[in-house]
Amino acid sequence: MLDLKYIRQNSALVREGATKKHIACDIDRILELDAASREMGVEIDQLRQGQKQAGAKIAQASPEERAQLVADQQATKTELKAQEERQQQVTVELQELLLRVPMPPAEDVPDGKDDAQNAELRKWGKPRSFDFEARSHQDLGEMHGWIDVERGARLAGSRNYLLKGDIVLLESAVLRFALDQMVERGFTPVTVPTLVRTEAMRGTGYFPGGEDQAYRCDDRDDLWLVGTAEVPLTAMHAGEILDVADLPIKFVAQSSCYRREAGTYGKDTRGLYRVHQFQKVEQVIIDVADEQKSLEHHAAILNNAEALMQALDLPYRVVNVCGGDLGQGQVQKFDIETWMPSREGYGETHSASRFHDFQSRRLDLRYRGEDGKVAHCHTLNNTVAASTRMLIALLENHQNEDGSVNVPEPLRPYMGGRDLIGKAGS
RNA sequence: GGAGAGGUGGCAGAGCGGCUGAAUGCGCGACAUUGCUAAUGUCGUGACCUCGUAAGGGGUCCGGGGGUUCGAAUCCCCCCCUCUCCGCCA
Repeated sequence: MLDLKYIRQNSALVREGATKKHIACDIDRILELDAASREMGVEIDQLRQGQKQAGAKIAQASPEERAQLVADQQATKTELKAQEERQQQVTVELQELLLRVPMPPAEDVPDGKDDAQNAELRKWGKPRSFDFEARSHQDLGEMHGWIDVERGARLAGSRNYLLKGDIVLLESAVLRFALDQMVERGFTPVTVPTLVRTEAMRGTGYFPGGEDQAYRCDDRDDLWLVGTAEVPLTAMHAGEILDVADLPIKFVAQSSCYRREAGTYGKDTRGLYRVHQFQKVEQVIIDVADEQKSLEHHAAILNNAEALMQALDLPYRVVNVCGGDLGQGQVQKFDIETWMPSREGYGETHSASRFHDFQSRRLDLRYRGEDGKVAHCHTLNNTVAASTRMLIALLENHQNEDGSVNVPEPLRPYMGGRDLIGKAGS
């Protein structure tokens, strides 16, 4: 959510930002409603002032005077009520529109409509050229009985799966390695609820708009399954005024993630690339509202993920996501795309975003600065490791001709020292 | 799920229709005093909206939302949360 004052003073900029993001929003209507609401506010304040003063008089009046004074107040009461109702209507519409105004993107966000226009920033590692027929992760999975999509679907419908055997240990190893790496880098590990209130979804910017992509409990509870631990991590301090001495807050959490993937029928149907449930280690930073610090954190959380990929010897590239591919609240986003031989291309594995105060305004997440002033925080987040896509990359990039898979060195301590899985007869 | 108690400022905790944005204590800040620290004293110490160039003015907020009333932190209703007991349960 943007500050109404900011929109008032920078309407052109906000309009341009929306255009660059290819998101429609009615700034004119917002300004119109804002002006109307403030005008009514002044009148209402005056009415209330009168009412309060009259009230004080009534309290001290003699019984005979009192009846007359009370009668006089009836008119004020009625008028006030009518005015408040009118303002209420305006406010409701205004809030609804405000929730949909996008955060203007950073200047160096490339123009573009969709991910085809994302700009590659750099590449790391070389896609391996196989001197044998490389297998896809689903073929490897089937070969070793590691991935069971059929029974996954039987249990829970399409895009569900079971993992079985050594791949489970590999999954667990990569997640734990990711978590340990982040703790080493100063992040506090957190276990979070994966069912959250609508408020948390709205506060982090997923709603309104993303309802179709989230699983909802039935109407006995106002709860949604999160698509990422970003939601509980970012929202956990909602409504608080943090002490600047406690900032920056750096959290890392491993959680299950749930995505409905509505509207993706026929897309990435094979294998583990697009599934309804996976495990993810996620990093979140909450800090003061300072552009420079935000930029530094953004670089840092991106680096955290790159370091992990390098340690696992997985070739990747980093892209600067274009305006049309940015979410409503993101100022800027860098994706890491990892080489996946079966796709003969790079597939998204990480997404590092910074939001300025977009989320913190919705969440009412603030801090008291050195000067005693209260301001909304800046928030950022990035993937560290998403289980299924990491497994795709690990299996496909590190496979051998016989279908066995090399375990990258950093994961071996988490796998009882094993350096290979899927060796025939082992 | 059933029964009861309760949610007030950074924290603790009064208030239970008008004099209360809120006593008191702690914490925090400034100043004073004592050689430093400690201690003591005095003053100050919430957020938000709005009008105003400013000084300053007005308004809102006592878990959230409705209602009663000339007037609500205080009375009524709904929801959320916490605690105690019972039930169920990994």
